[in-house]
Formats: sequence, structure tokens, C-alpha cells
Amino acid sequence: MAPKNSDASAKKVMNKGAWTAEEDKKLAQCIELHGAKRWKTVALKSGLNRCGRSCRLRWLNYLRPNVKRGNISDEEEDLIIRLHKLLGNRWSLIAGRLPGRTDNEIKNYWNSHLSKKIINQTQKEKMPDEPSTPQTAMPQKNQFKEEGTREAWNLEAYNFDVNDFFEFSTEGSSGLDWVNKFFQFDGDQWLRVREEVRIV
DNA sequence: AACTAATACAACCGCGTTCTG
DNA sequence: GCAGAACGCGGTTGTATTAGT
Repeated sequence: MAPKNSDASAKKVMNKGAWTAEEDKKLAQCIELHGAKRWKTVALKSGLNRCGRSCRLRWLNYLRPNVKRGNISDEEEDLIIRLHKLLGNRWSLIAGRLPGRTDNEIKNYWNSHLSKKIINQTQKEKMPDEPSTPQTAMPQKNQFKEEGTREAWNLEAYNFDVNDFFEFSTEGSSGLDWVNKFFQFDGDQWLRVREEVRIV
């Protein structure tokens, strides 16, 4: 087990809080020289007095080329909703299917917009005296812990293993292409899954 | 105009996993 | 194979902004 908060264990007190334009510039220059790896080195070489993980987050979420900011389209929103229904709070996997979007942005968007939207939608659809039911049958994070590893996690509720069906490492194809192909699958299991996942 | 509540989002933290010597 | 360091992920918090009264 790793020591807790290894970056913060440094004696020196690190900068915290919002990044300034000057810091962004320094970080970008440093990454240009040293690459977006070895974040501790980047943090040291940049002279920013920021911890490595803070530099990594800033780079991945804001400074990295091709990062899209804001204006999540209806198509993207629909895709997020579908993927969340399939995958639960696996933001990095969801983000992996939305080119230019980051896990942090999707997570924030979900928490501030979509979760409420879906709750309202569910309430509208529900009969007034219908007993309340969980919004999703997806296992949550605690279940990963019980089973030992996140990656071994399977979707028992749907009788399939998500990792058998998705090639998450595939690069280049857009999320929308992928999801369209996915929903065209016509096996018996998928017919059931499609019923579960359909957002109307 | 002033205050309060709600919302949005950037950033931090804890913890599990992977990498490296 | 082991221990410590580094990384990556998801949950949570802090704060700026906007809306409502």
C-alpha cells in the first residue's frame, strides 16, 4: 500500500488553489521540454511549487491540446447518459468515448446537470403511488472493493462482462460511432440491455 | 442595492493500482 | 519478489458566479 498523500509529504508547503495564467504558461513550457510524464519531475522542473498530481490534473483537464471546454452538445449529453447507465460512475471510461472531454468535466456535468435532470425525468414517469425504486441497478464502488479489483468487475445485473464487449483501448473512432455500433448489436443479451439502456 | 440561496466548476484528497529499483 | 514511489480514478470540497427576494 502506498503512503498516503505522497506528493504532500514533501516538507515544503505547496501552492494550492486556482492556477494563474503565468503558472499555466510555465507548466505548458515545462511539459513541452520534458513531456507529460513523470509529474514529480515536471513539478520540480517547472519551478511552480505545485505538487505533481496538481500539475497532472491541470494539464489533463485544461492545458492539453484538443481539450474541449463547455458547450456539451445534445448528442454528447445523450451519450453520457447512456454510458452512465451502462458503466456507472466510471468517469474515465465514459470520457474515453467522448473525444476531447475529460473525466472531471463529465463528472461535474453529471453531478450538476444530468443527475437532477434524470431524477426529474424519473419522477415524471413514475405513477404517484408507485413505490420508489433505485434509479439504477448498477453495482457501485463498494462492490469493486468487495470483489478485490475494479477491472474484474462485471455487470451481473445484465449477465455480461463489460470488458469482454468493449475495446476501450480503441483510438480514433468517435464516441458516437462507437455507441451507434454498440446499439446495433442484435444478440439476445443486447436486446435486453438495449431495453434497459434506452433513454426516452 | 444588499443579502441569501442555488448553481457550476476547478481543484484537492484518499485510496487502489501500477511501476520501478 | 518486495517495498516504496508514482500514477490514476472517483468522491468531495471550496469558491466564484448567478438568480431570486
